[in-house]
Amino acid sequence: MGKDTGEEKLVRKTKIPETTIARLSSYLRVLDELGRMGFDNTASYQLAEELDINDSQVRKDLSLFGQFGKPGMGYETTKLKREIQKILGLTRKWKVALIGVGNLGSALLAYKGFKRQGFYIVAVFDNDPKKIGKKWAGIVIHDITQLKPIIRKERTEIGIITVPAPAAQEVANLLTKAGIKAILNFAPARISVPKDVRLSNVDLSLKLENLSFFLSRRGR
Amino acid sequence: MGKDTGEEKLVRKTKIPETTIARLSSYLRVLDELGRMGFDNTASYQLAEELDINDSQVRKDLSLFGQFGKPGMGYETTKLKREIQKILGLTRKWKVALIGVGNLGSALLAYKGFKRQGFYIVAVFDNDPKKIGKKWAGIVIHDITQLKPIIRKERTEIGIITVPAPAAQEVANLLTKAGIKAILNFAPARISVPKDVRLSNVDLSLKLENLSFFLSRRGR
DNA sequence: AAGAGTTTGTGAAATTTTTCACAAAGTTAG
DNA sequence: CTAACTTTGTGAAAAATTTCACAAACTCTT
Repeated sequence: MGKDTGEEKLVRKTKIPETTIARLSSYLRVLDELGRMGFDNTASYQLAEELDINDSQVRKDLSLFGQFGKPGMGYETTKLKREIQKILGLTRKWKVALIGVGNLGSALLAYKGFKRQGFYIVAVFDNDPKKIGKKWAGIVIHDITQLKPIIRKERTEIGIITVPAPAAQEVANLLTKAGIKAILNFAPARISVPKDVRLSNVDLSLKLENLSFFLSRRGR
Repeated sequence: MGKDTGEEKLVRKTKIPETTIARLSSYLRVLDELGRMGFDNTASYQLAEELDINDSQVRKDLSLFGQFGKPGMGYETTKLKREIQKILGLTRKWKVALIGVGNLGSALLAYKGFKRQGFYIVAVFDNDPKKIGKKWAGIVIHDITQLKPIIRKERTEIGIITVPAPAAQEVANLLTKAGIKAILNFAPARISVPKDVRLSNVDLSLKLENLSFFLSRRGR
């Protein structure tokens, strides 16, 4: 298959494109669906068709991590799903802290999808005395001043910021001081973190603006 | 400046990369901030630094749409902001419908950021009799069966789907039948739409999975 | 008004990402 | 077992995107 250069395949040696990581998540969604539909096997062209991409893109993405298919047969859905989960680090539980129990924070707390992928919100914080001590989705809302000790004790690894924009940087500082190494920021504010901390921003308006761009140039 | 080939510059002729569109939104955020901080002028290197990208990337992005700067001076923040808004189609109001007033739907209804960018949620729908007729964030929740007439009457152009996954495709069908040309889907389900309808998916878990990927291979 | 100093806009080069195309490896039918 | 199919995995080609590098254009100082 292909050319055998006689060299040892060095998995994980090459740099992985960000786009590949995003697509791996998408493959997972499709595999889930195919699994539910009773497919035991699938093929690159099937995954590709579902996601409206090229089938060799699928194979190339996977080839960056190993060989998971059988020529002539394709992939076992269950096995491939498991392999992708391994790649993405989803075979373990991740403990997540959420800061800011406003509308969006509450919605994310109630969101089932996180737990399904192994992300458990184990600590919740706010600075509003009216909220502190209350329970939401089964979790007590703690005082933001207790962030560091609680996060340390719970060994929380990921922080989700859902506070108003002006408070976002301050919360990010608290999180990094508490030893958090990955932050997902929903606040419409750009924040900076030490370079050993991975920051990911979710800008809810961004996709709407993208739609706006395409709507306003339709038929041009 | 550069070479003058004597040819007419054909703005909007070339294909615009998706990544450029996303960055334009980011430039807007930075310009907002710089404006608030009292900067009347800025330069490509300043915008680039804020976003951790290359400064020629900024200039190249903008050059796809025209010439907005002055050599030696940079860009007027207000003017550039306005130009980018024009490019993205944000100088007008967009009427938006939201379907599904659950946790996430409610959060998005209350989210201020949309209105700030010109996206007005003018129609809200649900299928729960307990919710229909109630008001949320000042807007009456309509019966989903009334979607088409109301959307037609209000001349709504964008639809936001925040219903549970199993209902997403059905809602998308209703929207397209009502003439909607752009859909933002928050439901964790892949849906299909006619090709003249622009579909954008927001997968809330996706970014967490990306963080997971990087966390689990730290120091590898 | 001339010279020093900036910063744009943009071809061209470099890099990255996607797609092509096909040998190898497997399956299935007879 | 063999022949006809199918699909993987992957070099190589193609395409897309980013970065470089610099002439041109503008400002500011003296």
